[in-house]
Amino acid sequence: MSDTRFDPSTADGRWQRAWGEAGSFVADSDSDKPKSYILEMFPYPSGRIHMGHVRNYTMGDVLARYKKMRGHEVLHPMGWDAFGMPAENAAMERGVHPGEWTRSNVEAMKAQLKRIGFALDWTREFATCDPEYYGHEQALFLDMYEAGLVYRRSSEVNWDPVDMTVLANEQVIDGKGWRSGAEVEKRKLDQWFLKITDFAGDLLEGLGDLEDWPEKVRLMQENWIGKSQGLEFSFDLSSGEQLPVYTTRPDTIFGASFVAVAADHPVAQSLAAQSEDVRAFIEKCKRGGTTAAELETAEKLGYRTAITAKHPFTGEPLPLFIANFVLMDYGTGAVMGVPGHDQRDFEFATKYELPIARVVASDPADADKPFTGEAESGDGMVVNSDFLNGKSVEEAKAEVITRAERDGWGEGTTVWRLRDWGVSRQRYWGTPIPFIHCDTCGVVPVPKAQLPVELPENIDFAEPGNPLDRHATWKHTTCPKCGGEAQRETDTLDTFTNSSWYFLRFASQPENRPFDPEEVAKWLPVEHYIGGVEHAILHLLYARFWTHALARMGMLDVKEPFAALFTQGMVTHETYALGDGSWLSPDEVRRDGEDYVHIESGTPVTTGRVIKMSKSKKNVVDPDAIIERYGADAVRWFMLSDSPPERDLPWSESGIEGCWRFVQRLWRLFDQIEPAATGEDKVLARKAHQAIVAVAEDIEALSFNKAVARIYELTGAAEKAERSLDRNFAIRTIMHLIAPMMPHIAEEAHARIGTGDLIVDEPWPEHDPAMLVEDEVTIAVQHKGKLRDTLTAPKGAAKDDLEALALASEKVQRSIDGATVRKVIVVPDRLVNIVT
RNA sequence: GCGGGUGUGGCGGAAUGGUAGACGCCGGGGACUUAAAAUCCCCUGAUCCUUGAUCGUGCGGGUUCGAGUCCCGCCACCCGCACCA
Repeated sequence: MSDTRFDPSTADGRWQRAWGEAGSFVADSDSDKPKSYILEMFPYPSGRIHMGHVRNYTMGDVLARYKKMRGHEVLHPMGWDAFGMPAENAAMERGVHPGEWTRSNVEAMKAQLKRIGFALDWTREFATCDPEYYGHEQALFLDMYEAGLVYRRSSEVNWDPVDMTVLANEQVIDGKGWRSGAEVEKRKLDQWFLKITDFAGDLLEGLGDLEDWPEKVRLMQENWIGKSQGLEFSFDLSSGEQLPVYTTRPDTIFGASFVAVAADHPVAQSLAAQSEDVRAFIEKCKRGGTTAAELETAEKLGYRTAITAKHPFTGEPLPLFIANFVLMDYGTGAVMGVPGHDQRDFEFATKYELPIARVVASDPADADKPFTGEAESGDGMVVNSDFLNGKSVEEAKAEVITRAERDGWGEGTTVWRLRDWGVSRQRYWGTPIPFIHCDTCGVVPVPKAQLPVELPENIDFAEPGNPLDRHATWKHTTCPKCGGEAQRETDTLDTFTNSSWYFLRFASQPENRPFDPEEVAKWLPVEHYIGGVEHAILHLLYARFWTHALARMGMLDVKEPFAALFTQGMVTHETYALGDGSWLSPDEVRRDGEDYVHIESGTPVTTGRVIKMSKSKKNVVDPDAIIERYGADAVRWFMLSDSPPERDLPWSESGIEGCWRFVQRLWRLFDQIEPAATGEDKVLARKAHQAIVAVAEDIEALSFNKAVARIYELTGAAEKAERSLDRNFAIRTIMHLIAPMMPHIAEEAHARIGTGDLIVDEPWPEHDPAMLVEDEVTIAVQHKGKLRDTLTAPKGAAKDDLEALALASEKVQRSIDGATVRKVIVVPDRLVNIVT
């Protein structure tokens, strides 16, 4: 070949078209080959691909292409998580229809992905806003309703009175709506719920099998599900009522000195009905903030009622409080207060001068030891507790539960932190909930034959509120049961439902139902699922829930959809700011020696921390501009180099230039294949065989940065070597090893120096096991653990020989300096350590 | 507060208990060139009495012939959850 430079501006597109025409990445579910389903979390079509997407999809792409070379039939699909708020915001701000906005973003982003050369099966592409997709979702929702997993109840929500919509907790900032700035109200609305709590145990247990998930994510989900075991029992109140409470520390029951209920507990509410003071107190509780900082410093507040609660063992009357720190939606909304062994109770008791009794001590002799300003929640022996005295905490827990159950006043229970999933959203751009409200028949499901319930196109965002609700005709329909006048449900489903089953639809796309279980079984579970850790709980828990639920409903055989999960780090960049604190983008600054200056004004720029690329900090680099300049392969290589994939990757101009230089280095090397070359180069051949094995291992372990380093090493060695048959082999090997990572230059080289059609259809190179073994090794010689010399010895040399060689070393003798050799440790093929 | 992670040159990072710093970036020197770009070669942890030696993987101990790696105790930073009874 004569070209001295690899030109991605022509080559990239040529090979992308070639793969497209050959259908190289179309997955065949009828193939006999072993199957690999490689999936990256599908993007929200926000408008443009960012570097985070590029990194995410490059990792998946390397795996997909590698698996294909390894003889697997690979499913590597792409689609669009296309419902959501930004589309409605665009509609409100710019008057574009959300659908139109979304679809044009999809087109733009698809073109961008294609320019990066990802090995995607575009024949399976869909967007969740396609009526075909959300229609099937509606069908699944109805199936779940049939199975008793969907219900409706009234629930408190954040209501923005100006925008007339429900806000997510994240959208409430300092008690105000994030868009309108209006004071957010708490409102009770009828909402649809999915019964995820029915699966709390299954979802927790299932985590145990997910060995290839990051420990961190498993723990986050475990904590989120929040299993706790304890005793639920009822106090007899002096008012004649029963008050159920829940405790995880029944062993401390003799230390209880008060009972407290939440402000919105029925007992508190009924007291409020009679007393102005109680009403005022409850109001005060509700005003308390809920941010972390506020909770940290929040004062414990209590209102002492005239009611007392009878202790189940001692019969003593305990005062009943209404307290701000008791939560209505955990346990029973009421607690027994044991100040000695719970920090909150301790603070509360101190403030309201309640007795603080010790009922657990590290030693029985310390039964009367005073507290040192805080509760002791640790383990120990139970004291001052009648029949429990002398028992361990664990024994005492069991004993109290046994007695409560025997005497019928309480029982051991499991309480979960996990709440049912409220899926109602008062929004337009989502999956319409397929139900009809009939005055006569109540809430009636839409018959499946009438699905999809499609969103109306002609909508109006000029006014705040849900456009579906005020649409002139859309919601008016007839009741499927009685045929009378009825109204459609105008709420739509939370967008997280869309991403809870999309991986099933990628695997199987029948027209008449959501998926075909047999087809799904061919591909699932997903072999590698790659995405950001920000989805560790919500998306990943919901997707597991849907899969478990569909399995329990008999619609699927898989329970866990993702066999292995990988959470990749973010792409970060330095930040630049002017003296007045305003941020500058990387292309507004110029390097001036060690420092940076603002190009326009020439004023010095302060460089800030290396943080995630974000528009607000202006430290964003647009992938398109980089690809335009350096080509897809250099960008892909950068995404894989240096940082381990789970850590953050700092973007740098010099880094991408280094990658570009390497692309050109490879190009020159590929040009050095010498058809007439003869002779061998065993050392280089060995390195090539070793690299074949090592790079494969690194890719399989997702240690792309190490694979990259190996390829650099082999490239360096091949460049320096004399022409030989083995050198030709090494060069062709490099071409194959880089194929999953830099597929364009690999194809271009393959067309010239390879055999066969496309390199994407080539197998991973074979290695010769005999060539992995070195015949000479470097032995380190230590004296008292410190390196003194190195020597070369034949592989597998006898221990005695190595010892003799080591002692013969002049440097070693100088270090020993005549001392008596007491011991010699020989590690074959590695080192000799002489101890004096 | 609870849970988890990370800490190695100027920077990103390598290193089955066995030669710490592979590989990349930055920097320095040189070659080629009228010059520049590109490319190639060499150097690049610190210190010193520089043919060599000493120190060096957040800090302090320990185990070991040998510790970045294992154990104990700290520190710092990052992330998640959090008045969860």
